[in-house]
Amino acid sequence: MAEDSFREEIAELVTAAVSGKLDKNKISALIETPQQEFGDYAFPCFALAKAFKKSPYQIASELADKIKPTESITKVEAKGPYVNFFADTGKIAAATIARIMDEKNNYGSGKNKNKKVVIEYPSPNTNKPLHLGHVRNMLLGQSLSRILSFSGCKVFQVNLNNDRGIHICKAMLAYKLFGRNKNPEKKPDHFVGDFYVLYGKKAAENPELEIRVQEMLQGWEKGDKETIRLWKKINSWALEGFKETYKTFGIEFDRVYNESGHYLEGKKIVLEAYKKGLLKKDDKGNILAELKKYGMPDKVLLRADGTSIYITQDINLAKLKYNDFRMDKSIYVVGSEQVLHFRQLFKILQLLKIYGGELYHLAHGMVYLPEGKMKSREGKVVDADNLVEEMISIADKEIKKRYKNLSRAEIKKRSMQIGIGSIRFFVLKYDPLKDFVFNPEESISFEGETGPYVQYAHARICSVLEKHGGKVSGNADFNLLKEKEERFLIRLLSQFPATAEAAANNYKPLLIARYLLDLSQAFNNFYHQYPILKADEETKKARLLLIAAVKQVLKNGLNLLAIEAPERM
RNA sequence: GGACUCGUAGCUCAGCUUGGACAGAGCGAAAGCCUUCUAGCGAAAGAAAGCUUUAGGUCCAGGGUUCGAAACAAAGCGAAAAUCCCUGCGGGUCCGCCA
Repeated sequence: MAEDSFREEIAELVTAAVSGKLDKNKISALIETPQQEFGDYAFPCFALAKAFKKSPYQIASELADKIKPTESITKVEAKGPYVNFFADTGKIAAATIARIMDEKNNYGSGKNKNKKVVIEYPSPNTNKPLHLGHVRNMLLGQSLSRILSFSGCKVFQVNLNNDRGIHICKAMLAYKLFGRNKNPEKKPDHFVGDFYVLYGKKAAENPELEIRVQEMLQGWEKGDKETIRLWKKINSWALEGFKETYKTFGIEFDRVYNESGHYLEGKKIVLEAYKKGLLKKDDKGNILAELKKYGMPDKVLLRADGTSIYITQDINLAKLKYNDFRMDKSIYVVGSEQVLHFRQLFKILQLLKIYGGELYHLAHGMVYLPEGKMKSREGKVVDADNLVEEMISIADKEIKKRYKNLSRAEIKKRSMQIGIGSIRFFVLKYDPLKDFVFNPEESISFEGETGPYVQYAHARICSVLEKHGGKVSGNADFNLLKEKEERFLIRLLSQFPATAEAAANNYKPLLIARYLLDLSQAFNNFYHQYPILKADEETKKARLLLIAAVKQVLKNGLNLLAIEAPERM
């Protein structure tokens, strides 16, 4: 019996009792899990008040009288406007644990069969290293990919390199003037970034540089050989550096697009659409999409002189992606300052019939430093690579404080798991939309609501199971798990599939992070209070199975956040 | 001027989709825990990526809406919102022929 068959059974009981005043699906959706002491399931009677013309309090007590306990539902009682149901402890535990042990890594996965999703992130500019803003973007994109894929979708991760334009030329020019043709003596994207910052400084002193940058851009667009050679060099350095950072985070793309390779194609689409009468020209001759009737400002898509702007290439990219993947859904992970841009883009894609599937902009808030907004032009950033390094070194210190005799390799492995896990969790536990103040000294600790806290719960269980040595038996008397803490754990375990589904439907890794905190906390609480290995033989069997199930679910959840679940730490 | 978004303990945040049973965590503050499977060659001691308790809230402000008790009609009375609606105040973002 699957654990949600309890819900199913209750829905049937209620449906029969209300004699058709409300259909079963609606009833099933209304069933909730109340605070523990009230019962295992609850049905609120507010929705019935109108049909019965009675107060919900009265309806609840009448329903409670009418519904008789069954084999698995042991008690039905009214409390205020709710009907509360108590399930058989042993049965509910057995159902939940059996399912987890049976489905293992798939427990909680969904059946969104064959739905194809393309998710685009982090789409960096190739003139500077990735910073904390990109980290947030990447971790969100990566986690969401895993969550959707777990829910049954076929997910394709793609990246767009914004590898052309004035910002690249700035780094190029500074290198040309001051770089003395050197090769990078550091991580190459950082090397490039230094010149971008240097340009900012020099241009402030010498405005003439701005003109030279413009000339360089024109040279690039005309295909000037020397400029192109320089561009290739700078660009490949940046990309080489990114590659390393992606590797650190375990990010791999199914396809990488380069703006330079396709940005001209967008023009054709726009011109064609104009011919069909889908777009208008303004009095200056710019081609624009009329969006006022959709509550947005109009958007120019092609300048009067025929040159394209940023959104032009976005339109083309949408087409390329569709040709490549034929996806049902297209997700863009981009900062919330571009909300309007994407609302416009999505509407335009619809109007021009370029992409008819579902579109979603996963917008995330800005990242601030305690001193204010990050400014990469001034080099005022928390750099992604340094951040990782710093976190790993903190983890390294913490490990060395606790263990004296670990091999260097083991320390390195653990500090990677813990350091990176801690960044991931820190970023993912907040609502993506909210702005984010990052204080390098204070923001990250290993105590409280953190990745290591969850990892530690997992490692603890592993260690108990290892100490136990033998196999965890497949059978036990689950009626023995009747402590409040045990019942609470089981309830949480049974809620994981619904949580994973909600995370996928609402694009919210946050839900997984909060769930993991709850589960870890519930486990620690239980662990602290009750012996496992020293319990009597039968109880021990049941508890071992319980914690093995907790371990499995912690692992599955961490995996959705792309955080490793260490066996020891 | 317009659009979007946020406002919940000293601080950082969940909860708002689908209103409803005492508004939840973490940090910080105060006090405790030797239960332990973590750690440890062992003892004492200590320690805890751990646990418990306490203090801390007009959920920004104001207004609105909202189940009902004897058939129908009219009138009157009428409890309920962090969550829904409106207004205001405060923060952030956007409104480019930049990306």
